[in-house]
Amino acid sequence: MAINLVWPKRDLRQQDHKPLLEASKSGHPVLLVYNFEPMLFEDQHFSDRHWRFVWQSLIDIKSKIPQGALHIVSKDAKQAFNDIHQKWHINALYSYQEIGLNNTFKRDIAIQNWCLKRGIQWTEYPIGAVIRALNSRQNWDTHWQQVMRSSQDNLNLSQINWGQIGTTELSTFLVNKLNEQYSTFQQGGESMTHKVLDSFFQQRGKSYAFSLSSPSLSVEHCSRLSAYLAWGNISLKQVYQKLLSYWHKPSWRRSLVAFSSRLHWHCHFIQKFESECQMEFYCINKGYEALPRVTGDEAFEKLQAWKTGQTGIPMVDACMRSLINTGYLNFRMRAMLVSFLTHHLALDWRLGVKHLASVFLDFEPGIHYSQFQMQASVTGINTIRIYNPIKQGEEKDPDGEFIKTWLPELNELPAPFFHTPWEMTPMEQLMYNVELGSDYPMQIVDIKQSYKAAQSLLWQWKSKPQVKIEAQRILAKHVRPSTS
DNA sequence: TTGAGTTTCGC
DNA sequence: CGAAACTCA
Repeated sequence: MAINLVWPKRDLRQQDHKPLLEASKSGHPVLLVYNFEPMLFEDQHFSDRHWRFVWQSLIDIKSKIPQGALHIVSKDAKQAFNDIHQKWHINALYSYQEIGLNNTFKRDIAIQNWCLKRGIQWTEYPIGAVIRALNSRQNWDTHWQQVMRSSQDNLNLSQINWGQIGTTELSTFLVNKLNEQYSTFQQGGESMTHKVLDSFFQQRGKSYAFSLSSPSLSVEHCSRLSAYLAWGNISLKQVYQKLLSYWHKPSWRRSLVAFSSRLHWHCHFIQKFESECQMEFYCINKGYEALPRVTGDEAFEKLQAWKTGQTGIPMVDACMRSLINTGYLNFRMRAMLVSFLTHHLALDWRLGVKHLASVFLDFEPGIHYSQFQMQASVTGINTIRIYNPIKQGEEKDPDGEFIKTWLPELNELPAPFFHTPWEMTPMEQLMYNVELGSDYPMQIVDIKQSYKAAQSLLWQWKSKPQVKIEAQRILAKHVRPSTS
C-alpha cells in the first residue's frame, strides 16, 4: 500500500499544518518523516542547542500519534526517501516551502529531481505570507492580512490514517543529558509553545513595549515565541490570531501595537531573503563589497574577542556571554552586537554571521541575514545606526545588574566603572581587586575613536554612485511602491 | 531600530 | 532651565 509522505522540514507543529492536512485527505496512510541534516551550515554541524529543541518537538509529536507514524532519519533526505520508497512506495510528498540557506535549497532541488524521475508529486505550501520568487512588493501588505486572517488548517491527529512503519529511536539517556547541559535554554515542543504563548498574552506582555529594549526585562516581558516560530512549533498565523483575540485588552494597547508591528516584520524580512537569497554570501548592495575592512591577524584576534565575550567593553561582553549561555538575547542588544562587530571593530559582517546563527536558539535564516546586513549598514537603503555600547549600558543597565550577572569578575565595581573599567587607575584596580588584562580584558577598541572612524567612512561610502544605484534597485524590489 | 548637536517648548 | 523635538551625519 502506497503511503503519503509528510516531510515538514522545520515545521514541527501539530495544528495549522497544511501539508499534514492535505496528505491526510487522499486516503493513503500518512507517514511523517523528519531528517536532521542539513539544518545549519554545510561547514557547521547541527548544533546541540538546536538539536535538543527539535528533539523535544519530536517527542511532543510522537506522544500524540501511533507508534511508527513518525520516521526519524539522520542521513540526508534523498537517501532516506530512497529507502522509504523501495520498502513502501511513496504515493506523494507534502512539505512547506522552506525559506532556508543555500544548502537546504540545493537539497530541495535534488529532492525535486528525485521526485520527477519517479513520478512522485511533491506539493510544497507557502509558509506564512511569504511568496516564492516575488519581484515586487505591490499589494504584499494586503496579501499578508489575507493570509494571517484566513482560517487555520485545523486537524485532528487522532483521525489521520497513519502508516505505522517508521522507526523512532528516542534515546532517553541522550535527551536527559541534553536537558542537563542546556537547562538555561528554552524548552521546545508544542505543549511548551502554548504555555509560553498564553502566559505572554495573559501576563508577561503587558509591559512589552516598555521592556523590549532592556536585556534583562526582555527575558520575561518579550514573547519568547521566536524559537517556536523558527522551528515551526507554531505558525505566525496562530500567533497573530491570538493577538487579535486579545486586541482590546484594557491598558495593553501600546504593547499589543508594538508586538503586532514586529509580527509584520517577521514575514517582511523572510520575504526579503526569499527574493534575494544571495544575501547569504554577498552584500545586498554590491557597492559595499569594496568597503575597507580590518583583515589578517588583527581581524582574527578581534573576532575571537567578540565571539567569546572578551572585548573589554562590559555591555558587549555581557550580551555575548548571556546569549551563549541562554540562546536568547533581545533584538536591540543583538543589533548592538552586530554594530560593534562591523562598525567599532570594522570587521566584515560575514566573519560574525554564522557565529550568531549558531548561538541563536531562534535562528531563522531570512530574518538573520536581512537584519545582519541592515545592522552592518551594507544595504545603502537604511539609515546608519552605530550603537554606543557604553551609552546603551548606561541606559539599559544603569545599576549594572545585567553586566554583573554575566561578568561576575566585575561584581565589586561601583558605577561608573562597571560600564567603563578601563577608566580605573592602577590604584583603583588594586582597591577593587580587578586587574585589567588579567581579571578582565583591557578594551580592544576606543569607542569614541571607532565611532568617529565608522561614522565618517560609512556616510562617505553611502554617497558613492554605485551604492546609490544599487539602493534604487533594492528599494524598487523590496519596499512597498506607495511609501518612501 | 543611532548619536550628537541645536532649537524649541513649557513651566 | 531642563526636557522634548528636530536635524544632520
